[in-house]
Amino acid sequence: MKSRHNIKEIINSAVQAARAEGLIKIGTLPDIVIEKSRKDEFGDFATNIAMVLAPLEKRPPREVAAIIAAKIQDAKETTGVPLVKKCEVAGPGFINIFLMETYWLSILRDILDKGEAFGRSEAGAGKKVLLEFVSANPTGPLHIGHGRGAAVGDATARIMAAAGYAVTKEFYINDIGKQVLTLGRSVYIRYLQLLGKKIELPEDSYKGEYIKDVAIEFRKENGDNFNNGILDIQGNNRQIELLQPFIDFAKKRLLDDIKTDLAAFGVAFDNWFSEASLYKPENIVDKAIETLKKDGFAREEDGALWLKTMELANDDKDRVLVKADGSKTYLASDVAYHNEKAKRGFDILINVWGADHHGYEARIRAALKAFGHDPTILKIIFIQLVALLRNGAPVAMGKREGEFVTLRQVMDEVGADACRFFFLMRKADAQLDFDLELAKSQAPENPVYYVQYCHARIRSIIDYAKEQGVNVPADTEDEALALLTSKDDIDLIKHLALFEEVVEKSALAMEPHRVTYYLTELAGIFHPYYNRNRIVTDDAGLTAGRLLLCTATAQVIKNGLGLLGVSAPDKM
RNA sequence: GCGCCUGUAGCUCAGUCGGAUAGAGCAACUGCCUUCUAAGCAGUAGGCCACUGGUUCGAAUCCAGUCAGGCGCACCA
Repeated sequence: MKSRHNIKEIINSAVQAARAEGLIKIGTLPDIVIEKSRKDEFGDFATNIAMVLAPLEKRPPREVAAIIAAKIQDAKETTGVPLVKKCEVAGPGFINIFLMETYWLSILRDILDKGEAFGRSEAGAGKKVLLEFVSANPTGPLHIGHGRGAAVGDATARIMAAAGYAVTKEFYINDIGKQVLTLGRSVYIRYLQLLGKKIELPEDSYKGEYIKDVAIEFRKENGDNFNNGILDIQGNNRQIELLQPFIDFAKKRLLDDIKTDLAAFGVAFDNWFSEASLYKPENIVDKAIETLKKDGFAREEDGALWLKTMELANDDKDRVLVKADGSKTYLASDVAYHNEKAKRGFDILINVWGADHHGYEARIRAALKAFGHDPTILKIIFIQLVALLRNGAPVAMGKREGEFVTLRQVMDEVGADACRFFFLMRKADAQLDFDLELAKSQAPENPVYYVQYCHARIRSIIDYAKEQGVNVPADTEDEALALLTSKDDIDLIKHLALFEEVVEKSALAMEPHRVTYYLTELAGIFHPYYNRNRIVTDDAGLTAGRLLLCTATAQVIKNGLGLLGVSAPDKM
């Protein structure tokens, strides 16, 4: 049952009825807005249809509104139950529709019947979505920025799945190229240092403490006599071979750490796509480049091969695929990778990127276009920076080389739930202040606890009711619901009813923060409701009705938190 | 210089495919625990929606320009 759709039908048939009687002329219904009224005096729903029709009818908006409003008054639900209580013309020509309480009670019935399925829809029509996110280099632990990307990507996946999209979550592993070579060399140098060799870490090395840990583990497994000849750290092919065991060990070990952290964060990928697999066993990158050359989308200049991103995607300049020395750029892999993605038959490709990568968008779009794909299937969610605070003061990070706050550290301190919730409190493309003390605090100003507490509080009330020997037989539920007639009851139900639409819009816009806001609002309605209305009383009927309303509220909170990947504890 | 993002209450931010008197949380001030979880609630106060112009019955929302901040414009990844 979708409240809004019913209203649209009612308005539609009202217009048809008015036209049948020759009261208005317009044949097809233009795009109109039906919105939940912001104020009680504006009814439950409002529409601007009369103001849109007025110019076409060449009549004043209020006059058109009056005609349609009269027809809406007569509207009956398909079951024949009167649905509209009152219908008024207001302001410049709005039609405000007031619905019967029974309408809202039927929505509550629907929530209880659907249970954990409430909020799911077919809005996405089964479209296949590839959502690529995190994709951190396996050269170090995940930092706080990756954490936000993980939270946003995973929540987006859950929300889109709930809205009827077929979502595949993918992590692209940059497991070849210069950065893993640097990683292997860094570990190697640390290994030599462990053996007492006097050797300095070159400037462009990974300098974090974790590299030492990897070196220690390598030594534990391979002993002290593993390839202890000193390399010329400038690097050459022979040395890459010598480094290979260090590279392999380190990237596997660091990728395992990333997987462990993501699992602890509640993020599970369907697919781990290795960049190296684009080159072996089959060189897909070379094939892609050949195709681009053949089709005239790549050109040579200064000994390098350039992708014509200017003509393909209005880029500022063309971009290099193959360098003059014959080696390929990162873009070359990515071009081939995105071609593969599109060929795998997805309707929508979503990438979650740091906002500092926005210049890269045109290049990927250009590549898709060059390979004959529709470039508009690519959607990019840009993630802004996270400013880590403690009691309002910035936490020093990223200043000293190789030092940064890891996702693991923050998770260990504030917990995965608070961490995820905080990452989803703002729209992705807005900078986020993350206050560690606030996230940990067990106070109402901490939104995570505010929402979770709402769920726990309701579970506690239900437990209390059971202890008091209250039970609600299934065959008396509808009678009990009918007793929920107060403004407080109906207002709470109205907000619960919004959930389906919030999920749908959040999915279509790919904006998970909308769900976070919705839940904070819902908790902000329930807590005062609880404060004003005692649930368990001597009135058996009303107690039963309110317990059902509480049950539905807890269900919606739980469903919503589930979409964010945050738990809904029964006790706190 | 060019491009993208941002500019809304003291602070952090919702609201932006145009709608009625612009919202929330925090901070501030005033109150509420013999009562189902006070990890909560009630109330007060707080605004030239950066600025200027345009489109419209109607603009925080759309268009143009200006100002301010962030980011990007590698034969790096």
